[in-house]
Amino acid sequence: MSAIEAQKVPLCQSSHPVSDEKANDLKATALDVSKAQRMAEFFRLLGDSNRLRILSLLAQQELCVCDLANMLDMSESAVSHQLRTLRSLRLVAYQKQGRRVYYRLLDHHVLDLYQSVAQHLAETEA
Amino acid sequence: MSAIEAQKVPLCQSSHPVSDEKANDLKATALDVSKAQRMAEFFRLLGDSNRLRILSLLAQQELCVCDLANMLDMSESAVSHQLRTLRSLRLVAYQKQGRRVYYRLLDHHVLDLYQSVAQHLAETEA
DNA sequence: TTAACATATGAATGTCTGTTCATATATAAT
DNA sequence: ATTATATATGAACAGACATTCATATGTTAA
Repeated sequence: MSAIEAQKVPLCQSSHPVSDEKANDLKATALDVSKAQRMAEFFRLLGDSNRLRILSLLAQQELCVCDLANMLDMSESAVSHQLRTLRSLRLVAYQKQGRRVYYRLLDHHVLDLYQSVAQHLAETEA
Repeated sequence: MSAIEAQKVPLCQSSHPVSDEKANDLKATALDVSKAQRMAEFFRLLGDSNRLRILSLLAQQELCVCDLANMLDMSESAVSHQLRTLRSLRLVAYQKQGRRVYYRLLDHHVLDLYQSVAQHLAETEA
């Protein structure tokens, strides 16, 4: 018996529809913890309305911090903090120009995600 | 002058590359606040590694709470709380069978989202 | 050089959130 | 009936997080 087989999942009950073997198969093909954490980190980043609005503006054109702040009715500090977060996950890039810093969208999967979620919302509502 | 024009965005400075007019155009086509909030709510839901792992198991087959708890090394209470959250956004559905409650994936956009994010991670790493 | 401006950032604060614990409900088994 | 099991849920607690405030850095204008 292999080491993997030995470490069986203690399922609810003996007469349970999901057998130990099946359970191990499922666990094997499921998302492992570390990958789940990285994916969650990414989704969490998108789980804030102000960050989404920042991204939606940057999807249209490069903008500096104060423009974003003004258009979004946020303080420049708050925008800067959020941009830092977006930078950390390589979703945006920036380019200094004088004392202004222009941010732009770096990743294009974000737009795919937009569409999927927009579609989901359209389908589950009213 | 229309009401919309009158409500101009106070931009950084007069000599700024983004004009008031352009700023209003951008604001008009950008994500509005309430839509951003609904989208954020959805993404936030996916921004937890345990919820992602639950969804990844349910993507493969219908499972009851205790199976999920065992396979994920989570308490049944924690799983139940998370399923409640997933239910609230109509991402999963359930079916009672005796004292067990079997949950299944209800939404298929989630799988698209998976792929987009997995691809993003693959591209931005190493 | 001063003053004003654009951005960044650390600390503090209030809020949100995920888990645990205790408990409730409902179903199956004895 | 009583006991064990499966799930649900409210309260409480700890950790995470977004904003504000104060401040620092660097850049342009006067």
